[in-house]
Parts: sequence; C-alpha cells; structure tokens
Amino acid sequence: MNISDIAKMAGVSPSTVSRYLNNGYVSEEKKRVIRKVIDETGYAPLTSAQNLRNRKMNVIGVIVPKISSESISHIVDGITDRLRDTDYQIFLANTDNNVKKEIEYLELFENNFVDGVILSATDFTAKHRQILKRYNKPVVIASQNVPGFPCVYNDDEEAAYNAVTHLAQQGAGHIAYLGVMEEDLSAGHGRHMGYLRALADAGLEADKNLEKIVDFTIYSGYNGIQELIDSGEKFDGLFCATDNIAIGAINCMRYSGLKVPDDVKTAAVGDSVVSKALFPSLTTVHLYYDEIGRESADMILGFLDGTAKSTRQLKLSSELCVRESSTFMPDAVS
Amino acid sequence: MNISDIAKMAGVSPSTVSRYLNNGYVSEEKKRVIRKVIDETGYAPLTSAQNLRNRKMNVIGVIVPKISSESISHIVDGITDRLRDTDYQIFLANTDNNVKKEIEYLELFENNFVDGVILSATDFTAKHRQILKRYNKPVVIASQNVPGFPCVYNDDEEAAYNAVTHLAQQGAGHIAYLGVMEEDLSAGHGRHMGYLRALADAGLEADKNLEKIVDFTIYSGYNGIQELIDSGEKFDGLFCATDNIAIGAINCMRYSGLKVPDDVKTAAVGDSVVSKALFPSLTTVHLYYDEIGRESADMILGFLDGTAKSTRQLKLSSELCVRESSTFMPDAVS
DNA sequence: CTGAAAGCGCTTACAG
DNA sequence: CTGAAAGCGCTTACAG
Repeated sequence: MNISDIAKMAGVSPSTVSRYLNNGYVSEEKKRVIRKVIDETGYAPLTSAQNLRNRKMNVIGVIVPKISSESISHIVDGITDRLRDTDYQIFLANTDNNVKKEIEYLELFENNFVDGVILSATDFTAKHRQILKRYNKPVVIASQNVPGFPCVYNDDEEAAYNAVTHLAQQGAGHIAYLGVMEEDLSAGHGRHMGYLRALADAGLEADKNLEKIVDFTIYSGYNGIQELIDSGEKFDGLFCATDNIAIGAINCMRYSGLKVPDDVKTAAVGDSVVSKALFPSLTTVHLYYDEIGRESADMILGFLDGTAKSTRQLKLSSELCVRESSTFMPDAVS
Repeated sequence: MNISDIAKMAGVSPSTVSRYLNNGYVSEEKKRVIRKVIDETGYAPLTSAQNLRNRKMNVIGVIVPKISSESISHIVDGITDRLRDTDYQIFLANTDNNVKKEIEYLELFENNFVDGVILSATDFTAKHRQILKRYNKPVVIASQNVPGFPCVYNDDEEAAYNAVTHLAQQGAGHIAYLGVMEEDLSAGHGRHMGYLRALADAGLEADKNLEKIVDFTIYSGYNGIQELIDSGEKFDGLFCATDNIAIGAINCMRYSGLKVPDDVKTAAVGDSVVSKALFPSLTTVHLYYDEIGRESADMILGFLDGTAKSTRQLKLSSELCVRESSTFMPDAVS
C-alpha cells in the first residue's frame, strides 16, 4: 500500500496525493476523494522514503548516561513535554555511564536517525570537544556548562552556596563535605566551589580533613561519613553533593548515634522524590531538571528551524527547600 | 558523500562498495582500497536509504508510561542491555500515563521507525487488544500478563502473597492493605489477590474496612493510612502495593505516634533503591524489572529473526527482602 | 490546479 | 569476482 496505490484508487496522480499530504495545493473535489481513500485504507506514508527524499528525520537524539536516575528521567520528561506538540520524536540512547558509548552514539547520530542531538554527559572530554567542533547537526548539552557550546545547565555553585550558607545560619560551625569527583563539572566541581565560597562568606574555615570524595550511591554516602566518623574529626554540619549521598550518610550517622539535625545539621542538592519522605526529611536544593529538558529541546528546535543562529548558554536557578534535617526533629519521635 | 563518491574514489562500482559493506563478495585487493577510502572519508551509508531499500529499521520501539519511574527505567536498562551487542537501537516513546498517547504511538510505530515494539502499558484496554490483534509487527508486552499476547511479567500475586505471609508469621493478625486500582492488572489486581490468598492461608479474616485504594505516590500513601487511622480501625500489620505508598504510610504513622514495626509490621513490593536506606528500612519484595526488560528484548529479537514462531508468556519470580519495618527497630534509635 | 519525470542513496538479482 | 540496471516510496520543480 503506497502512494501510487492510493493515487490509482482516488483516480489522481501520485503527485496530487503527495500534495494533499503536504502543501495541499489540491482542488476541494479531489481532496474529498483522496481523504476518503486514505480513511478507508488507513494509508500512511513510509517515513523512510520521506526521510530519504527530504533529508529530514523529525527525530531528536537524546544521549543520557543512565536512564534509571531521577534527574535524568526528569530531563527526558521535560524534553518529551516540549516536543509533544511538534512533529519530533525522541530517539533515546542510554550510555550506562560509558564514555566510549557516548562517543559512539555521537558519531552514529551524525549520519543517522536524527536531525539534532541533546547530550547529557557526565564528563565532557577533549574527544567530545573535537567531535562537536565539526559536527554536522545541532547539538545541545543538557545539564552541564560547556563554554563555547550550546548548553542548558543548573547553577550548581549557587545551589551549593545556598545550602551551605543555610547550614551556617543554623549554627553549624564545622561543616563537612561529601562530594563527587571534580571531573564532573556540575555535581563535582560546581557544588564544591559553592561549598567553599559559602564557608568563606560565613567566616568559617575550610578544612580538607572534613572533605571526602565519594560516588553517586547511597552506599557510598554511608561509607564516606563512616570514614569521617572513624577518623575522629568533629563536625556539626554536613553538606552532600547529592540527596543519595545524604541518605546514606544520615543512615550511617543514625546507627553511629549521631543525631540529625541535633548533632549534625545536614543538607544536600537534588530534591529527589523521597527527600521529603525521609525521616528526618531532607533539607535540599531543588534543581529544575524538567526545565533543563524543556529548554534544551526548545534550544535545539530553534537551531533546527533556523530561529537560533548563534551559540548560547542558558543557566537556570534553583530553590532551597528547608526541611527537618537542618532545623528540628518533630516531637512524635523523641 | 555517498556510495557513488566512494566508488569513484576507489575506482570501483557502487555495487562493489555496497557488497564490501554487506555480504563482502569482493577481492582482497579491492577490499583494501575501499577500506582505505572509507577510512579516509569517514563515510557511513545513509540509514534512511538503507531502510527504504531493505524495509528494515534496526530499531525497537519502546513505549512506556513514565520514564521517571524506578521500575520503568530498570526495564529500559534491561532492554538496552540485551540490545547492546545487536544492531538494534531503542526508540523510546514516553506516554506520561496517557492511554490516548499510548494508542497513538502504537499506531505510529505500525508504519514507522521501528521493526518491533515493546509495550509497557499500565492499563490494557479493549482498544489495545483490537490494535494488537492485527498488528503488522511483533509486539511484546512488558510487565503485564495479557493472555493471548506475547508478554513478560512479574508474578505479582506471589510477591504479595510472600510479603503478607511474612507479616502474618511476624505475628500480625490484622493486616491492612494499601493498594492501587484493580484495573492495573499487575500492581492492582495481582497484588490484591496475593494479599487475600495469604490472609486466607494464614487463617486471618479479610476485612474490607482495612483496605484502601490509593495511587502510586508517596503522598497518596500518607493520606491513605491517615484515613485508616482516623476511621478508628485497628491494625497491627500493613501491606502496601508499592514502596512509595509504604514510604508515605510509614511517615504518616510516625507522626501519628504509631511505631513501625512495633505497633504495625509493614511490608511492600518493589525494593526501590531507597527502601534499604529508609528508617526503619523497608521489608519489600524485589521484582526483577531489569530481567523483564532483558527478556522482553530477547523475545522480540526472537520474533524478528524468525526463531520464535508462536506466541508465548514468560512469568518471572520475585524475592522477599526482610528488613526492619517488619521485624525490629535498631537500638540506636530508642 | 494537475501529472510526468527525475532523483534522493542504497542494494540485489542478473549477466558476464 | 564485478558492473549496469532497476527499483524501494516519496516529493518537488517543471510544464501545461
């Protein structure tokens, strides 16, 4: 069932059917009969033929490090949302935190499947830069600030700054830091910088012995704070680069007899769904990941339709959510 | 840069280049020179032309209700994993729990983009059935048992049965139920049935007043148990259809002065990442969603390569994870 | 307003 | 082992 069949059944030429389907320079009479035939047959043009002919896929490639991550899935939700009323579909590529896979997809997408790419990388390497320098399709980097390339990202520095400043205001004088590797420009470097700047502005001394680099898991947070406790260092505040790290850390502190927030005021960044439902509920910073997705999609759409000509960077703000872990413990418990 | 350009540069015909790229019935000498040209130019065949010619997309469509859900993302992880070493890519369609969108994608995929579909629906309607009855591509239903159609699913009934039986063994005599709507065959109907069967087998009486239908959110769990408490009904056990419901419920009980597990032994289904890190940690049933993804992908691959000819249903087992919420409260707390 | 023709880039019988 | 030819289904100048 192709366009010629439809044309025959409708008693017109394939050109006319095509015109009906596209621009629509067709007489009302023929429109009627073509519509009828299409309705009856359920005909739909074959996209691969259209793609070949039009050099257009109507698909956006979305490369993400891990789909089973709350932040990533919200980015994807945001993209989906923005693309909803367009003709574009999403082609999702999951790299499983594997930089090699990421590069492969970038190269695959350059000649295939998609009209543009939204890339959420954890680590933007020289190789990334080299490929994107001469990429033949528009690319938007979601959730990371990469100067010189189109990107949409959170102000991680501000997020951390606000959380740590809040801890200081709550009376914490020795605020420990549980973060992730600096190579991660957003969650790693950015939040660490915010932590340091907040300490400085609050007149507190930075202490390398109170800082630990862990990874993104709950367990890693648990172990990280355990080491700190075992080392004998004293702290009355704790800032964690992510909610998951904080969840693990709080759990460990509880089993170690340290009370949150009484002994250790704690805050993190992420505002994951559970952060509100934890006990104590977690003071954390809400990052608008869905906005990142929406704005990234919007930006790529701009490049695709020619509206946006020059490169651009969009930085989004965040919102501190003060909860029990830095303030007070509800009565019911004691 | 197309196959003819490459052919000219290599001094051969396009047919030979094509053969080099595919079957490979080419002399060693020409292979060498073609390889050289391709390496230098970075040429890659245009997929849309191949798609048109071969009537093959090398893409699996994956329709999911919500990507920002832990179980769904694990299904997607599993699919990605199984497809890793094949030529297939994933085309992800996010329906946002909108049945209409689900139908639209199903229809879209019938003539476009993909060779086969993995569908994770919450609600399998008559419309679904009607479309899939005469679908022209293989479809596998992930995470739901739909007799007559290929599917891979959890034994939800068994999962609930084991959890509730465990609560009874821990001494709970009045086990409340916080579940989701029966239309959801898996999380709703299946787990409810398991709950009822477990009560019966434990010699406990089912009590409609101890059952509440809520939705999938933490808040809904909170409110559900609040209503139950307000109604004055007494219960010393609680089974929740999902972890999130349990998280909300436990939180509510805490604020209401009910101790978990001392006053109310609690269990759920899901084994989400946080369930281990909650306080008390949550007794729950681990469902192998990644396995569902892997097996669904495997099944569709079987249909696509012709290995699998007849329809089939695959039911996966689960694993009860006993934790604090049904057993004991660690010392550190009291 | 409409149709015949050409062509997008690829692959695969077919003939040699 | 290799190349010329035909064709996948569509769209868009072009001529009328």
